[in-house]
Amino acid sequence: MDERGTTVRARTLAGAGAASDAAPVAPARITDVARLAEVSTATVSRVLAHPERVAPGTRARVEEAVARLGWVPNPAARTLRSQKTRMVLVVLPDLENVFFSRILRGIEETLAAAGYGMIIADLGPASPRAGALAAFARRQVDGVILLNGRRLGPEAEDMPTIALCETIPGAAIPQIAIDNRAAARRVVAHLVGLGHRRIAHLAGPEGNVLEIERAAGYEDGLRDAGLAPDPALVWPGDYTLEAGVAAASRLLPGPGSAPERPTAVFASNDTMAIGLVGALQEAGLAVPDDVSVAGFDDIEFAAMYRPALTTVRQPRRDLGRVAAEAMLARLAGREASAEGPLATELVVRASTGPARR
Amino acid sequence: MDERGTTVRARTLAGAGAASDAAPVAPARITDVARLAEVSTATVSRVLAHPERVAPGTRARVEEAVARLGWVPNPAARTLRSQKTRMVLVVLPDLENVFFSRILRGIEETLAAAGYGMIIADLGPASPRAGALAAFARRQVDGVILLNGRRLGPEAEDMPTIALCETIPGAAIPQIAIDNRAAARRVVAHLVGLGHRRIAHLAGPEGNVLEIERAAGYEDGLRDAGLAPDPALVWPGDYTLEAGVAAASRLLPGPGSAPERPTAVFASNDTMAIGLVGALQEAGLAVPDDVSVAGFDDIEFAAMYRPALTTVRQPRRDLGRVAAEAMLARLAGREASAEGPLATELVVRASTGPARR
DNA sequence: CGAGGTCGTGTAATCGATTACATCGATCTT
DNA sequence: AAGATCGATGTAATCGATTACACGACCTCG
Repeated sequence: MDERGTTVRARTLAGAGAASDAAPVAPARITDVARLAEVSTATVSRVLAHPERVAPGTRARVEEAVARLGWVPNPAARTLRSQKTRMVLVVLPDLENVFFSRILRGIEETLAAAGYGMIIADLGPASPRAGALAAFARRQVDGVILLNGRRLGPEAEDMPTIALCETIPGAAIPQIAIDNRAAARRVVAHLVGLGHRRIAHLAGPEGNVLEIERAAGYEDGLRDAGLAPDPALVWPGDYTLEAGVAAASRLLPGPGSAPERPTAVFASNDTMAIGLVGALQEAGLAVPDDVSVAGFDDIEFAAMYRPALTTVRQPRRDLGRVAAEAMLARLAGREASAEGPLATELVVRASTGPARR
Repeated sequence: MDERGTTVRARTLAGAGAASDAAPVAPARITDVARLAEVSTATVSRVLAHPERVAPGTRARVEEAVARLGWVPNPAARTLRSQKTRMVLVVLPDLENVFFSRILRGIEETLAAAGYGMIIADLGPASPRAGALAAFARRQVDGVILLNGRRLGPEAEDMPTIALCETIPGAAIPQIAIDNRAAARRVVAHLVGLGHRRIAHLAGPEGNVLEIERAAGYEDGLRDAGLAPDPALVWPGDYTLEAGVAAASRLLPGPGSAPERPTAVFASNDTMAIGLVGALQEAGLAVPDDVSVAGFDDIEFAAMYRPALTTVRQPRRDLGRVAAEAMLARLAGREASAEGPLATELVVRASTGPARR
């Protein structure tokens, strides 16, 4: 009879007090509840899963017993039997990127309210761990929310999956995101409104979905103003601070600088924008007096930075919430109601100003 | 016989290829492995848990079968039977605080190498969710690493617990941290070395363990230099950006300013230091020419900021690693080897400079 | 040569829930 | 009034592993 066997388990039936006298008390089991309520375990289980199928009187007795014992179904047993884990995996490209934390909160809140837990996996864009993670996911979670723009691998191919922010073109799964293109277009419109005519774009990594959309929006914005896109004004970048720093040289006099220097730059994210601004200041240029710089994302630092950064605020908590809701719908067998992209907000701060005469 | 019953399960015995023709393939079970290796399930299980008790030939057969089928033990079944989840819970006060992300990585790497998973819970300093979390922890994890300086509650009282960074005075659990006091002392010594004599301290929240230590180190540093601590130079704060901004007024001429204004400030964290520097610059004071400012933590932003911040670097990844190792030791029944506090590094950047003559 | 070991393996109980099916009394149908 | 139907509940199989104990083969030693 193994370790525990039929010996009586340490247990305090105390409804309230008694939490103090410790001594490892084994958690209540369904049989304890059944005995106390004088019903079978099947009935106890039914009270949770299908309350309407249990007579009101019986249900009340069971509920009282559950409360008295503080019983919570053993998740391992439940998972084993029902093949449902009540957990969702969230895959990030980089946990250190502050952009994600608030999204995570939105997801977590929503899932928790539905009785689901969240497991976070921090996976680089092309980590070798992806395979192991897929295998893990198969057993440990009911669904996957991807924030890294990459499917997890064949092992997890057939499980409920949702792409968030970094959409996955062509994948037949719900995709939740903002309208990057429209937002970028608005940034450019803002700059144009300030009188800028030569506006550069500091790009994200080539091929990145977000970058493709933001670049398209940038061109839209130029066209709206009757300006011709100029390839010399689209500068390569990769979302890192260093890329921003490097781009500064193009604005300074000397070799490598753009022939006709732009008066404003739209950077594809805040981190690059900050790198750029810092390097410009170091070199003696004033922002926004000499050059205006706008970013994208509205990370916490954007407001803290001097000059405070003009940028696009993403509804991060809502993005998380909506993705989680889509996942819950999917898990409940409902079709996820297809909402359009979420609204963004242009936040005008101190890093953009009137074009220099 | 329920849903699945005795029907033959969809399964491909393919060792390699064949991953393409999808159709939800049920994962292999221990009985599948046993059948293929022509042994009992007990033997299969033993190959994993106690390989030395299995004859080499048999072991090889089993291992080959495991590999062929790609079998991974069902975690729910394993947990149910063994009462071990192979998961560790990490409790944070605030996931949005960038300070934690690298620590998390250190923890995760170390745990993963030992076959453990990590679950993150984002809990405010005094969240009502703590109770629910404790109940969750009881069933879902084998141990808890606390980064928020608070025990989880009676439910989780008797499980392996480790405090990290924010220690919990008096708790009889392993505590991993840096020597905040010594580090603060070194910051002050650095400022003294630059010629500063009036050095203020922008404090953290009252009662916070970290603040208590850092404040003590600040006084140590002053005493080392033969300077008398002056209560008027210890300014209240709470680790937020706003607290830093607010503190700036004390350095500016006008009402509320310190009588004899300090030439340097040691802030208890980087966020406050940045708030302070930003507000000072806004008000026309130069950093470090007029005032030197040092922070603590070396968050990513510290290096990005202009002027780049002088601060104390914590070995974040190592903190995570060491805590995880202590947890693994505890879970394996070994006593955690009591190391002392981890070493920090003073990072001198541009926000501190010689005292003004 | 037989008692007592050791070694390798199998049998079956067990972890704690869920749920198909059986059962049983009460109500409805014609 | 006999049979059908329905609602409430119990019985027991089941999920997939772990592991105490049993067993048989072989070895050792007095």
